[in-house]
Amino acid sequence: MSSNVPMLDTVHQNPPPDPPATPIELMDQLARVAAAYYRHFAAAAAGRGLTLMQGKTLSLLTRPRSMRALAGLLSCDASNVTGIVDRLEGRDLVRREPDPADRRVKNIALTDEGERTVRSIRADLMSGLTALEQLSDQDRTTLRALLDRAFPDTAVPPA
Amino acid sequence: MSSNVPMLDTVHQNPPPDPPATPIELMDQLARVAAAYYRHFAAAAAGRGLTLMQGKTLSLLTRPRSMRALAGLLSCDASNVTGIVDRLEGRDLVRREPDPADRRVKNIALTDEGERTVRSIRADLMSGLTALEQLSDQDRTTLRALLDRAFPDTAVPPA
DNA sequence: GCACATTGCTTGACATCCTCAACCATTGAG
DNA sequence: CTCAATGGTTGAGGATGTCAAGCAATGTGC
Repeated sequence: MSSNVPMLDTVHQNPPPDPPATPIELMDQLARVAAAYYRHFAAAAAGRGLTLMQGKTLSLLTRPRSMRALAGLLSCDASNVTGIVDRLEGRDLVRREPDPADRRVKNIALTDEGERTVRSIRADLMSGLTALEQLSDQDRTTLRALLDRAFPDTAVPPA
Repeated sequence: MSSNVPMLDTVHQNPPPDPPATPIELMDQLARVAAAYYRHFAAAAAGRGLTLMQGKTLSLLTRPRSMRALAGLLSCDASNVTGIVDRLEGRDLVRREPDPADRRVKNIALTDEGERTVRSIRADLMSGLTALEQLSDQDRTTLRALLDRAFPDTAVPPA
């Protein structure tokens, strides 16, 4: 993969100037990037016998979350989350816990097995995105800042 | 949406320097960006009574493509594309055409209505991604270059 | 030119995902 | 205390997704 093209220190020092990128071009490029990202993610999840959606759901459980919160993060109907969590619970990757403060609420938490699975998916995902490691610190920092500005509502992740 | 926060000319003039971004942070940010992008796309497609997958499929038909090519671009089984194309054909958004050179092959092309629908989805999508328009030409060009390097296989789209 | 392998697409079976409506238990508002 | 709203689930129905199998067509090798 790694050619002998010299690593750029900063992109603004790139010699032959590219024609300026239009919003439409970036929109289309982001479509391809999103597709490529999910392809890698789906492959990592499939490696553990999980679907893309199951992998996504597990990855969102950085801390216990309610069914409603998961539905919001997954942008789907709450009833859909019931089924997804059923299947993950059946695999002993998550568990439903009652909320002490509100008996309507169920909180979903990873099991130990679920945590191991998430770590494993992330490791596979990272090894499939080697080009991110090949960027310089400067470039990654610039990329993060630009993506933050292009997608302001994704800038601060819920812990 | 548009606050009175002054627009930065270039990110490298950003005063307080950010801590460097790690590959893992970028990986996670790309997950959020991909999710946000698809959320916008799904909303644009739903505005025309289409699912995300139907919208994606139509968007890939910048020129007629075989069922096999679509399956590859959508990263799914060929039999799944049969069903997706059935539903789009039923809406008169695409048509199946035999390939003159190989009678096994069916080429899928947009109808006039399909082309109008794609233009409409793209316009909605663009208007949902206003932050891309608010970046300077310099920033968009930098972002494109960095995404090209982060995802080398998405750099040159099939026409 | 023929036999066999491979390919492209479809069908069928089955699982997962997704929305919508309706329901019940629970909490919030007035 | 009554009514509204919320959280989660169930059920119905449609879309997506994989896998195996089948058929028509093309490719390969002799």
